[in-house]
Amino acid sequence: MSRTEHVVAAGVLKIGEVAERAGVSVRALRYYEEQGLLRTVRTSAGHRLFEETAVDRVQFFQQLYAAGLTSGNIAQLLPCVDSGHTDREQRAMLHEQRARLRGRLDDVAAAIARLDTVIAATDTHP
Amino acid sequence: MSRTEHVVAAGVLKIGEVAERAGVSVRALRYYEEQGLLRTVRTSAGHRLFEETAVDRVQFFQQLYAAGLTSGNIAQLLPCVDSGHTDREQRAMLHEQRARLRGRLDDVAAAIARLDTVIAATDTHP
DNA sequence: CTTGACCCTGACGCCGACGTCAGGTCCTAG
DNA sequence: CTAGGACCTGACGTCGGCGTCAGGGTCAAG
Repeated sequence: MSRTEHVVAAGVLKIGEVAERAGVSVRALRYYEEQGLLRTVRTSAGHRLFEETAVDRVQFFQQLYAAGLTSGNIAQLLPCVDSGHTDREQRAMLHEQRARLRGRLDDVAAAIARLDTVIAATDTHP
Repeated sequence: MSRTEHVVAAGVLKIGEVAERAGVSVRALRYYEEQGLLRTVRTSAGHRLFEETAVDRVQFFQQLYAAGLTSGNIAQLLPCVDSGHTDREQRAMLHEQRARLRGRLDDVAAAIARLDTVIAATDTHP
């Protein structure tokens, strides 16, 4: 049994596998751990082991990074996501982050509008 | 006459005035010039003189920066904005930039949606 | 036993948009 | 004449999210 390449244990992944499945670099994963975004367990040899859920988690990070959040921001959000419950301070923070994202959304929309006027003006004057 | 603090000439501004009106730092303006985003004329003493239109231009830059464009991107856009006409290559570039911004818009919207689910889940479980 | 694929820990490099400090010039007011 | 404010040119510092290199373990296959 255990024919799937070097299975350490069920539902447990080595860093290279997580990287491949999540589509990020090994370096990035080490960085995320360093920033407190991913927890790992170590083998006796010091190799990191991740839970399978890490893959989805990492893709979640990618979305937030792409939206302009920092590791620090994400680190603040995670306890809320994980525990499913929040204190007053955390809720305030969540709403603040949301507001910041709304601001970014408006910025991007405004920029698109500006671009569109340029495009419209120039497309008609070849 | 000429009671308005040190007027050099009509429609011409010194760097500090542009900074104040546009709400950016003097350093930022020098940087924009360095990147080819702003043209200036020099007094005999080497001081920069800007046209009044620089103020609006700088605020335009701020919008684009806020939307995630780089100085290089803006430098590419400017000739189109200024001349009001474009060649095929420039038009392709404009459409590409627009597509990139659309991507960002979607990213931010997705992130907001994720946040909202977290907020919804946690607001109901105090 | 050796090879090769992975894994590890530092630690330095990079890019972009400025901040900041040093050292000097210019100009106007008192 | 002097003081102060605004301007100038380098040039180095910063922060974030990794890339990348150096030097070295681990481990299953041949």
